[in-house]
Amino acid sequence: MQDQIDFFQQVYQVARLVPHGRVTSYGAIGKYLGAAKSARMVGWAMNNAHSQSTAVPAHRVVNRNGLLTGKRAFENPNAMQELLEAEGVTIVEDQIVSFDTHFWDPSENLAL
DNA sequence: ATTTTGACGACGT
DNA sequence: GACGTCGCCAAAA
Repeated sequence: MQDQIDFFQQVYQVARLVPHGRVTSYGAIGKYLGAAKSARMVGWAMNNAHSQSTAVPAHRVVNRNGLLTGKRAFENPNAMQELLEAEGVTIVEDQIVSFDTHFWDPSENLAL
């Protein structure tokens, strides 16, 4: 079933690499994996993240807008914002404040 | 098997 | 800059 690492698995891996207090976007992850146009798959992977053995910090992954679009996928939609705020990220109306400041690009930090 | 939807993003109008 | 459409790929109906 998984002789090779699935695309989804790669997404989970990158998500876990997101530093504490930082956030990234689906497109950034997808682009890092060479699937910039498949940002949706990154999101779908996150939705499937619950199936993973290891927990995935999906709350650190938001859309390009810095909006917590995926909060509904959590057991408690409010949990996503709580987690981010707990890490030092300010959120107003489901949107990250100073998103650019908290943004973490895998391509820059992990280097391609 | 076909259609619709979806945690997105880029481009066109 | 707001709004509309297309692209991308996978899963559910």
